Amino acid sequence: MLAAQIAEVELFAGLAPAALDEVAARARVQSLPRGTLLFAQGTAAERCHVLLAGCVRIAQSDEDGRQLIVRFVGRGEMFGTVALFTDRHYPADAMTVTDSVEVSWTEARLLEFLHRYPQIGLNLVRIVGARLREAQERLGELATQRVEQRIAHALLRLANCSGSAAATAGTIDYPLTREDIAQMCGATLYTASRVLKAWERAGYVASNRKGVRIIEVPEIRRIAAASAAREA
Amino acid sequence: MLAAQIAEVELFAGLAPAALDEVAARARVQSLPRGTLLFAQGTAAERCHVLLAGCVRIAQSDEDGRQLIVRFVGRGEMFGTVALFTDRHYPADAMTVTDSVEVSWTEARLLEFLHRYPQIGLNLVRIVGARLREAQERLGELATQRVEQRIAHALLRLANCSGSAAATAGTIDYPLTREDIAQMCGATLYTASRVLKAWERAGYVASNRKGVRIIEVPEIRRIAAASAAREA
DNA sequence: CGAGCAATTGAACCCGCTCAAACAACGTGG
DNA sequence: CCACGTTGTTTGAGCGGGTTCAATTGCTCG
Repeated sequence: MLAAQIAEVELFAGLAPAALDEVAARARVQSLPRGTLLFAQGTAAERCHVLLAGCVRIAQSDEDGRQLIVRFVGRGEMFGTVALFTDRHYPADAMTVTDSVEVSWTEARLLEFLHRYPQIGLNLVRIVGARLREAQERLGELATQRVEQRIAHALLRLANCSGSAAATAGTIDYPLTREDIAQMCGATLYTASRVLKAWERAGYVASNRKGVRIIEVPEIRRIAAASAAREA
Repeated sequence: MLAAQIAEVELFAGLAPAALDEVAARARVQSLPRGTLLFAQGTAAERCHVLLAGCVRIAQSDEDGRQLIVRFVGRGEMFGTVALFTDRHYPADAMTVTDSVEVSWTEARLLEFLHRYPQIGLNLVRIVGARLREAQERLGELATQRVEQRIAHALLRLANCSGSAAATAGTIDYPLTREDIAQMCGATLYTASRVLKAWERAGYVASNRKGVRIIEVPEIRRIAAASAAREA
């Protein structure tokens, strides 16, 4: 049932069952094969999107064609919605990276919900605030750390074990190329390849065409946190 | 009158005069000399701040002590508020860079206002969304552009003429050191100095201890947009 | 099994960093 | 009002991390 799935979406956290039913009733659901472009950078933003299954890559490209991967959207996450509140144009492309299921609502509907259920507004601020925080964290990394550390951070974030949770292994279970990794941390695919290969040789990570596994999370954490000082 | 000044604050845009009066009545106002630390990175976030006059530098430092300037807060801008909705700890330091006047409200009061005047919630989403957008823009720059271009972008942003507005000159009228510039765009103060000096020699900008003036905005824009391709 | 995409590896180069030192602009107090 | 300390700026020389370009190898899937 759709409402049950929507209940797990952070954007709609704390809503009463009746409200969830209403939200669900107004949704448009789409199944999308891998490689589908959901929206393109620069086009008019018209809908609020939530991913129910699969994985979507959000990537921004500048005038020279160089790309930056803003983030990967996972199950239950909202995307493409901030544009509705700013300049009404998507700042990036969204493309499915595996077969996916998406739900969306028109802007008018979202505003109606926001008005009727103020909790959604708070959720929205919390979500966008958390993203702003993460973006600023990345800015700090990009400005001060070296490539190796940035890649380590990127992997930890993707595997959801960047928190202090003492996870001993993390998995990224969707295709992630060296180029993807490079475009997430401002490096070239060559450098990313060299770093990853070195880690594989050391037994810290394993990767194939289906995803990446972090075997030695503590080791990767150590690299991520490694101060500029060289180590023994 | 305080309410009149608060009426110009984006966070409270669209509020009725009575509401503005109430908001003003609950505010705490502080005059702060230059160099005052308003809050420190890592400490508990308790208030929503708005700057009425002056200038505040928001800077984040990592474990190695390297700093990233997140932004400069100007008149009428909100700051230190997102933390209330995320992990309740300031992610950066805030320090006045000129003599300033700040108003603030407790978190409880802000939530009360949010509940009573839903417009504030929408404003908040719009403001935070715009900042997220800017942060992502900077991420793209940091990841793909070279120092010269990043400095150009930083100056244009600070002088509020990064938009397509055909401004012919821009001014930053607060002390801005080469180190500040460097810390905004992930460079060293030495590189920033060399670039700025070169621009001064070319007559594109002028700077002293009181601020920076962009004399040839189009020229700086050209540098900012310069594709990787070398020019004649 | 072969076509095509992704990954690996090598060699050379260069942008921006690091370190070091001199220099200019202030504000302050004698 | 000048001497001085402080703070910010400029400039040089040398190095190195990461890029660029080019070529090869290795998966996968049709």
